[in-house]
Amino acid sequence: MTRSGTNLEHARGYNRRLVLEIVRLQGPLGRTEIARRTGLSVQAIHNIVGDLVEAGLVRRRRAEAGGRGQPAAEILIDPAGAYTVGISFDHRRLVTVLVDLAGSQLGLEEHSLARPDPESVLGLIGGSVGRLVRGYPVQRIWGAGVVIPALIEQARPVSFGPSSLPEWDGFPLAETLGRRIGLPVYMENDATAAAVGEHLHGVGQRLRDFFYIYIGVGIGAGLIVGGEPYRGASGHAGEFGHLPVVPDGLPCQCGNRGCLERYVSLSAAQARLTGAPEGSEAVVPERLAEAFAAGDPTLDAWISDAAGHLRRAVTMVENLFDPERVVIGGILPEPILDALLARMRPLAPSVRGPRDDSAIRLSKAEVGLETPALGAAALPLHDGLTPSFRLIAQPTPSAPAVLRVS
Amino acid sequence: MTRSGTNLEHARGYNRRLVLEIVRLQGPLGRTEIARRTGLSVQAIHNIVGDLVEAGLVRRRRAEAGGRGQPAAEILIDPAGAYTVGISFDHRRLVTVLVDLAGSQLGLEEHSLARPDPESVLGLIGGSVGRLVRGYPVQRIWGAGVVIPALIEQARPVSFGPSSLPEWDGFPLAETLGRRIGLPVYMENDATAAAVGEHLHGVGQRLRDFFYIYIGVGIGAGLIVGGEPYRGASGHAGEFGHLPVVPDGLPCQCGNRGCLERYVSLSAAQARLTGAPEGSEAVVPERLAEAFAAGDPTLDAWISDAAGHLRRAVTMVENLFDPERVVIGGILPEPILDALLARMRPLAPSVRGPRDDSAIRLSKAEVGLETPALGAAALPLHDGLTPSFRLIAQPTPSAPAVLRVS
DNA sequence: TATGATTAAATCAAATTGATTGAAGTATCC
DNA sequence: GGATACTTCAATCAATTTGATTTAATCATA
Repeated sequence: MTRSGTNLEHARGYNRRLVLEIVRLQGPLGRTEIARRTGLSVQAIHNIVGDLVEAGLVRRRRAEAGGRGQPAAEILIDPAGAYTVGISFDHRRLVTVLVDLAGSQLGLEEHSLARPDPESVLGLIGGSVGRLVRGYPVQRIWGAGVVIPALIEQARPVSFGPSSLPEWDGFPLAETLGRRIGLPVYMENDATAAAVGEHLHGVGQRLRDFFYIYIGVGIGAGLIVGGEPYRGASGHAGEFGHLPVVPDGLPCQCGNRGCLERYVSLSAAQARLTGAPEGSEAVVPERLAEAFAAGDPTLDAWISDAAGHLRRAVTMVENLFDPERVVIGGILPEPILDALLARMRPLAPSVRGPRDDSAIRLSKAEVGLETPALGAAALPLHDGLTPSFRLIAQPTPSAPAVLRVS
Repeated sequence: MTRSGTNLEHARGYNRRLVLEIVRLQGPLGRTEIARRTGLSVQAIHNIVGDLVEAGLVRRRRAEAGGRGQPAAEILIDPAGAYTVGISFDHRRLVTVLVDLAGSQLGLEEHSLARPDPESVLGLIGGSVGRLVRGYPVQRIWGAGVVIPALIEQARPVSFGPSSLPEWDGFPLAETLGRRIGLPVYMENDATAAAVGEHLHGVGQRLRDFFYIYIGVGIGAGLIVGGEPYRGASGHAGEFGHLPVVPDGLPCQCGNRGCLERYVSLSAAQARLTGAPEGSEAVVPERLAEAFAAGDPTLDAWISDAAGHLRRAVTMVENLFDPERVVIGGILPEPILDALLARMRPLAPSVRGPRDDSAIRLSKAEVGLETPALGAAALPLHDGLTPSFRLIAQPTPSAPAVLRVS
């Protein structure tokens, strides 16, 4: 397939999103200031802001007088301009959240699962979504994101975590759920979704290129390149778990040996702690948290080993990508993550050389059991907000909400 | 800095480049067909092609009748529409080439160097460029690319190969040379330039995301992401040579141990062959070629070792990036590269899984001692040809030639 | 082998649209 | 009141789209 040409209409959509992004990230701004920052004329900004106000995405606030001249009316995001739903589930838990345009969590529902089959999970999701969005204007709900700890191909899971659930393999989850709840559904793996979430609302907000390491049941990575998630040629970029870190190390079901995931993941930590083989029992983060609180020496040794492997992995990432920063998050209990980060330091000498060694190279992301669901909720927001150059090209993809500004 | 808005003028430039790219890559095409492939209207294409013809970048050729209806006038690239100069040098050799819009090499000059200092090299380059471009219309020469085996920061070299040449460190090469030859000068490291060259004219022509491994005196990588070279947050992406591949391996001047470059590079091969420490003598590719032809067992062992390290490095790259393909080239004598590639196979199981194992994962690039110079010549061409989304954003950067279409 | 119908490409002319340019209005500080 | 700076109105501009027409080939039929 070839790239497409552009025209005025595409430019319009792009500019509207651009203004929205600048207002969102750079806080209340006057129109003249927006014009300066975008390079567009004041009149163009005037029209664009008018459209965005009409669409309910931004508000105008009476200016406070201060300097010389007429004070600028401040333009700011209206959190009630849009809502999205985030859904995440794995073998044990289903979490559903509702967030607004500012990324604030407005509601959360949680269910325990046991050997979840598609039909029952879809039923639970349908109920949760219905209860959460009740009372919010339907036309402002941009969509729902679904996150599962699995590889996704064409909006279908193709393998579901270390202990695979065959019922889900190839199940057309996005399509089925979309019909059920009547919303556009975005599907993504946990790592990429968490990276998108961090990019919209977290430490990644000011970063255009970063590498997000997601420590979950397994371990994965989400790449943000130029402000957009990068999925690779076949959608498998960020298969961080199968990075070979130990020559002739532990065997992995992928066929290689010494994969990172066998050393750094909740699954690996729990296996080390209990002595049971990986995948033989479901991962319980709380158990790890308790062991850490009790000062368990086996877990402590695991943390040290894991920190060593991760340190080398970060060096590889920096050498290949040179991201602005590496961000680590996931569902690892926060005290354990803190210990892990502490033992990863000092990092190996940077590719940037001694010249530029002042920049922060490693950051902790927001972590918690709702992280994947919040990442899921970020997917439709990202699609509706980002002034992606993709949108400039011809066939308007999936007509995102902002472009529907009449 | 924030991103910029767009307007009609940017759209114009983008569309013209897009059409030019499609004609260049997808061969002679009728205007209606171009319209179909870009999604633009036939009339828009009519105007755009008119501009490109007027600018001398494409030609119209009388159609051969064939099917029904009026035969389409074929639009095709005019190789004489633009010329660029490519310059590469290292400790031993200076190569200068002239290429046309189609990437054909129209001329080449070569000089031997010995401890090259800036003043004498600039003099040699100036002379070569003058002789090569004589007789070609000045206004059609888009610029010159310079490639050196070094890190580049702000168009200046910051370290020059394993055995550094302190005279060049920080020398404002692009600026000085630009003044001297009166052309825009683009500067890049050898790996990225070779990747751009491969993307414009070689196996990378149809690939939008690929990873180019350049085996030179050291080893480096050039990343093409979405058809554009990706340089990372601080311009150090593709520091492939310092990928840690051997835990606690050979020490490297970068401060780490076990860097890939200590095992796979002309420098490493020669050190292994001669027993002399790396960097103590200049690398001579011909000596390696002779040893290989003579069946030297030390070199043979080196090839096997290098293949093993590269195989693991490719696995890392595939896991992190998922490129469409990994391409290997450089200035390693071709028979040695062939042996190396043969011994790298079979690769480790792909991240794409068994489903998609048919795709070619590894390719050989054009290789030869003029590769870096041809890559250098590709830099101004790339800048003038590519319909990069960058160009859509506000401040028209460096007003490339195509946009000068009056 | 004329002849007209059909198909497809190229061209001409007018309309559209979002941004720019230019000018006037408004609010605050000094 | 003058200076400064944000806001708004009106006209212009430029590249694309829409719609209608022209040109040139093949095909079908008498």
